[in-house]
Amino acid sequence: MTSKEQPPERGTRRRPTIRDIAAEAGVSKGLVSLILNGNPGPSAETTARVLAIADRLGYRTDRTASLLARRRSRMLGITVTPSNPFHAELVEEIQRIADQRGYELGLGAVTPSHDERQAIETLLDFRCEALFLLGSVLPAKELAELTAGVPVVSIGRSIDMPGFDVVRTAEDVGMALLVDHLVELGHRRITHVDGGDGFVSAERRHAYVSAIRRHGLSPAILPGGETERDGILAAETLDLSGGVTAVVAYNDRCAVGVLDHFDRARINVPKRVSVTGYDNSLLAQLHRMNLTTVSQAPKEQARLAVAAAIERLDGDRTQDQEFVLEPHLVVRRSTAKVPSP
Amino acid sequence: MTSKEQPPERGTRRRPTIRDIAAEAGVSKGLVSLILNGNPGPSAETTARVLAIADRLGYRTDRTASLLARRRSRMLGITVTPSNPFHAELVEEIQRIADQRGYELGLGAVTPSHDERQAIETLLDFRCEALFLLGSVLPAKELAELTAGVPVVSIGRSIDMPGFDVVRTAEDVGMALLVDHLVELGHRRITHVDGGDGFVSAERRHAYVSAIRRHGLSPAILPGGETERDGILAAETLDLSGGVTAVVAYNDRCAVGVLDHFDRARINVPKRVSVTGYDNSLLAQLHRMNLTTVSQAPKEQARLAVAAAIERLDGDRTQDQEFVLEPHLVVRRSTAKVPSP
DNA sequence: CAACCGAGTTAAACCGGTTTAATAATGGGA
DNA sequence: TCCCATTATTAAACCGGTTTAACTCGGTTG
Repeated sequence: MTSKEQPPERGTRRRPTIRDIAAEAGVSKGLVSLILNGNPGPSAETTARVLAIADRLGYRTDRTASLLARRRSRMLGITVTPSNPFHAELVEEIQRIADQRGYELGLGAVTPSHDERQAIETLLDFRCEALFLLGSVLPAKELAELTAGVPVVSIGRSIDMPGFDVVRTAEDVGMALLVDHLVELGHRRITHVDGGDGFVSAERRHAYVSAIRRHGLSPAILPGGETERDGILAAETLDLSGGVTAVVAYNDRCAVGVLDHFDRARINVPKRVSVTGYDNSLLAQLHRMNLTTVSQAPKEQARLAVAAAIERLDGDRTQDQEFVLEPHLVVRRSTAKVPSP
Repeated sequence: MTSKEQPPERGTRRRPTIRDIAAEAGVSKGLVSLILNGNPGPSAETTARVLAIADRLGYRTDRTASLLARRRSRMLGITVTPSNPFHAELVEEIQRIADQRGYELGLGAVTPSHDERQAIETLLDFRCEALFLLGSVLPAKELAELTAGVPVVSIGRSIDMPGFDVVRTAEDVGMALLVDHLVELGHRRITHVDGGDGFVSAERRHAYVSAIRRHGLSPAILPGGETERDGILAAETLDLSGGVTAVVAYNDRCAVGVLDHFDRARINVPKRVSVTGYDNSLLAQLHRMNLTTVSQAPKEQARLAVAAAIERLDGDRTQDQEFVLEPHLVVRRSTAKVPSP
């Protein structure tokens, strides 16, 4: 008796379809569809009856079928590195704006074991109508064929391919701001811990070299990466006895790694050596880090990126766009005047 | 001429379907489907020919249609707070294991403007076959009706509902470890900055009270939250002149916020006051934070969670499971002997 | 009184695959 | 030579919706 009254096994119960509703209401499934989508036509009476039945049956429209029938999914996709706080900021903002604009957002995780390509494939499988790529590292050609037919907005990295929009900040300006700031403080031996072999990393590395040269100084580059761990490893190979007084790290996470090593090695920052980051992420803002860094206006980037995607989808733009925002320097306590020898 | 040779407009070109391949190869679409899915039957010759054509046309199977036709999606969904480093760790691990097991993973973002309910709905719309909820805050009843028919694994929070599995650590043990540690160091006035009104927060708050009482001390609780900002705000309202010598924060992020305030207020940690976190996230491990905290064995939780989901999907388990792991204390430098008065 | 009308509804095609029963082609054994 | 097994392939139903042309019917209108 008891067992008979229990609801059917979870996960076993067939979910009600539009056909069930139609049968129950004694109308055609086409009409039910019209009603559920709020189309004009059906009478008020029928509408009320059908909606009541739908509600009673706990009907949820099957998005899969719906997607197949319409051509739209109203779904946007974004690749994210979960551990990256700057990505987190961008995602929060993009999510907010996508909500406003009536789009859904799905995230594809890029992790050490799950690369960008896999993340993009998952998102495409979701039938995302447009993709946002955060700090994409795949070759442009590969991206082009992977995402064929889908508008892409690359955030942070410039991609010159038809169908790709770009939202980024001027890396050369950002790096110049940092280098100029350090030079003004008297630093002459400034080392760059780069971000590995990504495109953004290459841009910043190049911008660093230009800025350093402009001051008549000589560049010095240490291979690094995007994570705290990379920063630690790079800093361990750094020999301060050579006269280096400042480190410009690829991003905040990397800079935090550099700080971490210096802390353990009892090397005072900023008295003995100055350190800078990039992104002005939450990490940099913490008083314990207090990192001089560059702000990339994530909200503005998010807004432009979503707008660009939607213009392609709902508007009729086919021309590629590239937005280049001006980054700005945020001076904190991780940089100081060069120590007197 | 030039324009004529250009590939069709991106985003405009119709993607090739199984029917196109069938036409090209002069076979039926059913056969193409069999071949693409590696079913036995088709001859080696036809197989090779069809695959070659598929490749040349750049065919990608339309997951939407595929999902509709089969009943399976092999897609798992997880709700995540992007800015939470502990979530990031879990996601990386779950992604890795899901990959191994042949499942895809889609993430739904929970942000200040996009709540858990919305994230779950998006994931369900994706036709996820099972859901992982990280630190879910929705009422159990709401969850039950929202996810009707889909197995759910709640990570971190206990949920006693049919169809829900749970993977968590023993919050009471974790909090007791922290409180015991502090008491051993001589602390008598230990304040808890809680995590707001989530379920996990309630568990920890309760565990804190029990542990404190067990030592014959009196509990003191400050409303907090899950983020650094919450920690800062809570710490600002804390009056140390009342004799408080230790703060047990809800999690690492909150603890970092507390540290941040103390730093700004020039209150030495741990000399004047000890601070503890929870999660043993990357943040806590940084030398600058050096946070005494509790490790929650994220890898083990990830493994169990994925296993639980897949057992429901591919196996035949219908019995609910609850795994409770033992957390362990990680002592670092944010805690020290109580200062002599 | 026939033609027309519009509101409400339906039937049927379609989206792009998967799956299975039925069919065609091939070869072997009696 | 005929029949039966195999093997390769096809046709058709189906998944759960959306969309549109066509239909019904009571009520004008000329």
